[in-house]
Amino acid sequence: MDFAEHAARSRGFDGFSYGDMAVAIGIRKASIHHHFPTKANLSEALIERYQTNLQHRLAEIEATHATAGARLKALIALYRAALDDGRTVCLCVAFSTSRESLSKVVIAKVSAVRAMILQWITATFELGQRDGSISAILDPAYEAPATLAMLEGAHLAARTEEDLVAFDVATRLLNARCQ
Amino acid sequence: MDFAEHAARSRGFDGFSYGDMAVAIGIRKASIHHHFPTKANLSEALIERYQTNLQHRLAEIEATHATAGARLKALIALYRAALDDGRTVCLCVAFSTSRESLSKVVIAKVSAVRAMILQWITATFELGQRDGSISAILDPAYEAPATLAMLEGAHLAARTEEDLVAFDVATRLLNARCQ
DNA sequence: GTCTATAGAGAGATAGAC
DNA sequence: GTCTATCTCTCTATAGAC
Repeated sequence: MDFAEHAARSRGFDGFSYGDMAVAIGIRKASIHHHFPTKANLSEALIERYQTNLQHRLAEIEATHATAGARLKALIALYRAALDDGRTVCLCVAFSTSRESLSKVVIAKVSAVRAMILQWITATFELGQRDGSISAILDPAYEAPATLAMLEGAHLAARTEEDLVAFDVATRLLNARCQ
Repeated sequence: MDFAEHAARSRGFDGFSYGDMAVAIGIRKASIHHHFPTKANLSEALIERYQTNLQHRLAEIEATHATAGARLKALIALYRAALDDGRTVCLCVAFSTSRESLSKVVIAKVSAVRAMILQWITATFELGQRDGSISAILDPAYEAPATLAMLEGAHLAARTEEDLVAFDVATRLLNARCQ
């Protein structure tokens, strides 16, 4: 699953095959089909594991950072780290483009993951209004989707240029708003 | 090429085949190979046409809108219209995810298109500083990559949810900054 | 759980007739 | 420019032995 996730995030869900996985892991294609009978099964397992991981990461940020500004900075760092030097984007972005070859269940899961992140960012901006650690907050309900869009767009920019600098310049102003 | 562009933007460059094109157009695969011998040729033709079109669109916006705020609003509308009700993203985004199956020439072209847009947005923010039609401008050099990231991220959001509303909420604050 | 072997579909691409 | 026909390759998936 580690390889599958990395491959999906690097080349899209259609961009890797059971054959690629078999070579990478060192077993045969048929053996992988034993664990994930169809690629649809694999896609479900991937997005579910991704959601669980992300939940833990977000909770971890809340536990280790008290102010909204510090939390938002940590979220930006989380997305930056997910880039793997510009070789991968986040699974939501990868699955968005592979939309046509994914089941409705998986599409709904991607949507749910997005909603979870949006809720977390919204709550962070609401906290920022109270603790004053994020500057120039207008409406948290609109700051959140704008922020997520910017993070995912910055991912794409870094992927296109295969350079983390593209991510950094795109998120610079957002970062500067956080104390 | 119209079909190929739409398909690439909807399903990724690997998400459609010469067979799909043949069915859509009503001729045979071999006939398409006559015009575009390899899929690499097709990808180059697509990105080149895209760049030319975009150049004209941006020039058109400049010609019909005097203030920076009006121009930025028009750019947001341009990206919104490119969504086709959430079924397609822009070609740069689509090609970013299909990165591994594209030639270096095409990757460089995508990069060039991005640079062109970035320059245009930067110039627009610089004008905004002078004419005061965009509020809360910090550094135009960083506003531009942040804006492009937000627009492309908003595209992804709308594509994921297959709903234009996702684009609208993500770009709402940016829109509100334009007079 | 892993293997060999293979089915069946579809991909990109080419040769050569018209 | 378009066609039929075909090549070669890779894909997902399955059957059945070990």
